[in-house]
Amino acid sequence: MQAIENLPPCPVETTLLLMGDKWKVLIVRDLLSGTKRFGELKKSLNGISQKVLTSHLRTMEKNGLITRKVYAQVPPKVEYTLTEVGQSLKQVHDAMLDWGKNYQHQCNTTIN
Amino acid sequence: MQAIENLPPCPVETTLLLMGDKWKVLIVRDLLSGTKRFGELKKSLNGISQKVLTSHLRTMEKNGLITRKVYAQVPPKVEYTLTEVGQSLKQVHDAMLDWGKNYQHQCNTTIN
DNA sequence: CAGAATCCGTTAGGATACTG
DNA sequence: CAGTATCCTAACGGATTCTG
Repeated sequence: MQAIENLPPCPVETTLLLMGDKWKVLIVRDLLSGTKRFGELKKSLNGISQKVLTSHLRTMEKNGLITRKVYAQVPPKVEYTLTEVGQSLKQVHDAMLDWGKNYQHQCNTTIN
Repeated sequence: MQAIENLPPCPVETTLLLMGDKWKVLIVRDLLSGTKRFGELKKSLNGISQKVLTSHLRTMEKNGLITRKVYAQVPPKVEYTLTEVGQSLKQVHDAMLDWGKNYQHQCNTTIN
């Protein structure tokens, strides 16, 4: 793997380089529940275009975050799965999930 | 607080809305070590322009993540501090930090 | 179905100059 | 020092069309 030549010294910046993107985070969110086909991802990622989805999937594959499996059949079937490294993003995802919940709660209680 | 009208139902998307930005994450990283002045932030955020830094600080303030304290003196002195909600982003930050470290390590060992 | 290839508009963000 | 005000460009991403 490793498409990126020089990783930033700061680990946080490294993470941002690989995941510092709205769509990538949401792709991980959707793949954390299991392998998905291209069409399924496109649907659950409400609003993304195939072009953008494809390009993100490609770079995430190069970076070793996901695996792309093509079935030789017509019509085509392509499945995307998180690699082990990709799976480990669950921690980051969960932290964002928890924080988002709390923030939403804060807003609801603060509004009064 | 709450500058955002309709928070997305998905907590992850809520987080992305407030923190799904390279610079904001790095601002939080720098403020987690304590209150900082505008100039200090600009310096440690290597490469950011004042315009962008200012605008991000403003929206983060509106969103209740940071506090802005202006000292009535010449030359001006402005300090930025994480609010309690902002502090709670430490969990997200730390998750990103850990993951980045691991990824960097993966790369170094995989290169052989 | 899963894309590749174009075209195109918006805009995030950098550079610069000025100010209280 | 900590901004505000402009100007300007790269590029992200949406829409559309076509194909194996």
